[in-house]
Amino acid sequence: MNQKIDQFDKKILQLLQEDARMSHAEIGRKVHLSQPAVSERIKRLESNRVIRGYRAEINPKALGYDITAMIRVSTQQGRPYADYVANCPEIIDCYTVTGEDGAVMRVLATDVDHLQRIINELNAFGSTSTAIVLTTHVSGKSIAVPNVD
Amino acid sequence: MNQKIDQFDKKILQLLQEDARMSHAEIGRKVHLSQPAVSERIKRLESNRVIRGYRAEINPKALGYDITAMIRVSTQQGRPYADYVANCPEIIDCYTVTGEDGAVMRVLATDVDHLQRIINELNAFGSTSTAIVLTTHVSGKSIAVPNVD
DNA sequence: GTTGAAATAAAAAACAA
DNA sequence: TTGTTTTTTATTTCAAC
Repeated sequence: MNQKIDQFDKKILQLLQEDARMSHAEIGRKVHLSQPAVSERIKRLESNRVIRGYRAEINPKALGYDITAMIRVSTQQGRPYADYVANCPEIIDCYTVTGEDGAVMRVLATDVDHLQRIINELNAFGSTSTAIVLTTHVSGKSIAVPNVD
Repeated sequence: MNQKIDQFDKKILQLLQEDARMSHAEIGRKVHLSQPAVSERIKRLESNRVIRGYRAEINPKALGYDITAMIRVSTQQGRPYADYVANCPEIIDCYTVTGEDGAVMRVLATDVDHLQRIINELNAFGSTSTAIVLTTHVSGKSIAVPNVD
């Protein structure tokens, strides 16, 4: 099940993180491998769950989401929130973390009224602390593969 | 530059967020549109920057990153961190937010020593507060397109 | 928006190191 | 096992409508 990631895999993963729709032939040209060899390696990386999937990255503003917020929820002895989070379309990321804040979430809202409604819902799970995102410096940066030299 | 997103675009964006490598012909079958019509719409969504790009989603654990942490940095009157953040491979997400925490970051580390080194570096920009991620409930959930009915 | 032809890419097969 | 080239199938691009 586990595999060792060699320099070819490392480069392939870098390229697919930058452009998931790059053709296997073009990847092959860049890494100096034939198209079937690249396809074979990608298939193995997929079945080993090194590659989890391929996602189009959408601009939230273009869809009317003018506000991104980070909401921390102190969830100690609160009711379970996993199902709620999974089904709430505004919650894009949600992590259970150590410390007094049980959960950290990234949410999208169309306007402040919308954000208020989301916060009201989340208050059912614990006290919340909301910070509005002013600048997104990086979001979903490519993961660097540790050196295998 | 701006465009109205109709029900076809909405479905196309949903499908590409789930699987960015789905063929345009298959998308066409699902939305009941010809393949060139789908390609045309996708090209428009790309050039209007509704679609920002296509990314392979990589499993950090598979690459040796056993720890994910949320680090908050109180950066008031601190030195600028945008360049550092852009070039630090362990910082995957970084947001400047309102409130006393100037910045919220998601970082990957191979082990606690590695995490400690990252925190030490970040302390140059302000006092830090670190919470280790115990569970990732959702990360990069598909953005729902608001109704256009 | 559609169909249909040409170019390109992916998958399958046969085989070499 | 991991790679190569060749062949077949699928997809994308580019007309013309």
